[in-house]
Amino acid sequence: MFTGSNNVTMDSKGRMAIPAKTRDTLVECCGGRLVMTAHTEDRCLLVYPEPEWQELQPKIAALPNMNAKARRIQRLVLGYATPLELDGNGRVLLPQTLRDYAQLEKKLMLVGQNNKLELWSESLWNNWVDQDDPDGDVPDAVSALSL
Amino acid sequence: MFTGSNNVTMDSKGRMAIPAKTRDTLVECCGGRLVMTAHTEDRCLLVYPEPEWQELQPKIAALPNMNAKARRIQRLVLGYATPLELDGNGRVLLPQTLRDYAQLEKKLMLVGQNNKLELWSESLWNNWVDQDDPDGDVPDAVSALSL
DNA sequence: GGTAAAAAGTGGTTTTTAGTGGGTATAAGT
DNA sequence: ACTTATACCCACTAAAAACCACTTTTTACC
Repeated sequence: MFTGSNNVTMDSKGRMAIPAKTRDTLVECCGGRLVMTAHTEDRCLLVYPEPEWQELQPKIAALPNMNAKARRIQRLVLGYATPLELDGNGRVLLPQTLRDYAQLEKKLMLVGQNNKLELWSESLWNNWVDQDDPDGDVPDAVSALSL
Repeated sequence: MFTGSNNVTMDSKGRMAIPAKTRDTLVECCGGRLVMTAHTEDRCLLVYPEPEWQELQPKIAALPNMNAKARRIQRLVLGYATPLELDGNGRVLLPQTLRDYAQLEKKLMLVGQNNKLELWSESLWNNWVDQDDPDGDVPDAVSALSL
């Protein structure tokens, strides 16, 4: 579904033009109806076609909310989830609270991730590409991987 | 039901305007009758549509109250629970005791959490988003999750 | 390779709706 | 009865949505 990345810009009103190819995919798979929310592990946003979100949402809602980690995920993912629609020119208006969360400014990066997209501030994206090199345990599925 | 977050403000009389979309949902599901109470784990408030509260309340009341944790939950949740109604302009008056509990000042954050809403002081919310990194056990339901 | 046509991206304007503030009346409590 | 607090109402301001026009880039065809 979604692969590849694009530089995109947010205009002075907080609107973002979706690149044509991505837009076509979105229109096809969900009539341009999408849901944007917070990523819990990095300061970026997740963009789901509406049907994908409908699958994910109950799983999040069902997490045991007396557990701190689960509560954090719920708060962020449900708490920031906002349905968006394309305007007549194929743009979406990014809500203020999401802009704040992901520290979005003018220059953004839209990154395809198969069933969803990630939206980053360009500078945070570049920092992440340069710096992030996680240590810690590696699941078997990862060690077994051969690129 | 409720998702997404909004910046809201409390005016000099302690009133808070409910954002239009949220207001519509509230009017539809409970005629604008809601119950606001304390969250036991964080200094924020819970906002329930009245029917949701009617389901929850007996469960709280039935907790075994010789247990300290259960007693704490009962005292806070039942003790702060206040029915509220929207005024003609779609605003609610926030009771003083609830304002104190959640340290509400002018700038607030209203966060959708599916069947309920959370109401935070904006600064406490931002602190929580930035700082909270729960340790402790991670339930299987969480480790298995793929966003 | 050049030109024309279409599509995509960008910016601005207008209209409508939501949010804010305050004044007055009413009720409640002292 | 007087003071304080809450509800109701009206008017103003600000923000969002819809609409429209222009520039730039791409694509197709000559």
